[in-house]
Amino acid sequence: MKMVQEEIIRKGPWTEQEDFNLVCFVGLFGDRRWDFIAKVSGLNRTGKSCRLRWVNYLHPGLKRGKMTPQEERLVLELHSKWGNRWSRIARKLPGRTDNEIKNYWRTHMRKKAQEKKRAASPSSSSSHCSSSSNITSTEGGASFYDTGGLEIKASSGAKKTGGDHQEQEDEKKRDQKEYSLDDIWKDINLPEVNSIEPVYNGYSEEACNIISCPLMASPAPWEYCPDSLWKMDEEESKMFLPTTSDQFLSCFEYGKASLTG
DNA sequence: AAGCTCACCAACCGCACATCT
DNA sequence: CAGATGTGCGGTTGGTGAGCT
Repeated sequence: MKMVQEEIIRKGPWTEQEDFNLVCFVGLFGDRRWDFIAKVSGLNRTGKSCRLRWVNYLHPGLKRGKMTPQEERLVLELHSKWGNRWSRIARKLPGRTDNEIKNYWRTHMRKKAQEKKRAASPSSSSSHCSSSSNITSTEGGASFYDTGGLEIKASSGAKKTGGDHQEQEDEKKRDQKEYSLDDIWKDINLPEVNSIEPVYNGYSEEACNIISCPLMASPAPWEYCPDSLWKMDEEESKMFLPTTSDQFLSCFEYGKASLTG
């Protein structure tokens, strides 16, 4: 590596200004070239950091707030099938990110596991423990949320499967397996979930109506353009431009200047 | 009121795969 | 085809606020 970057890479929480800049540049250049965006935007962040911020927080389609019972069931069901494939699970929950689901699982499952453990421990029925041993045996090496998807450990090398069609094949195979979390989930009294469907029913509109999201209480420019900053209609742009056009234009100019040198 | 614990969430890190040159 | 670079994913950590003692 010859290009030694002496610039200080910023870390930690993002500021509003950084968010704004990032949104601007993603609008300009799309959400693929993160390294490029990181450089051009002058954010002094890594591409990875920019991507993460966008994916987990700034993406217009994100749904915020508490998981609905429907989503909870779906997460649990999918996790029992796929294990810790958070990104894959997230794809079945529009508006939710893998990080969000991961965090949710981490906290809620720990809670449930603890409750379960507490309920089971006084009687200390050793045979009973076997089915849910995974979730309670963190001391055994596995982290508590390493509960589902036994194949995850078997195929730890295959962290990423190939294309989507390959994934679907894998899914079929995986569906025929049994996983320990099934047992755990039975313990937790999962209501019947017959089919795995994205949680569109009753939520799709909510998911799209990002303005209604609690966290979106203070309108930001990107809220008005779910797909891209460039796809806002006239009315939306009127809402957007009066307050932020200067900043946005400056971003644009900055990006252009960076491109042309 | 102060200290402590816990839950939640944002963000970073390392690894592996994909794409480019 | 191999190495470099970019991207995505899963695991982990640290900060913060709410609730409890």
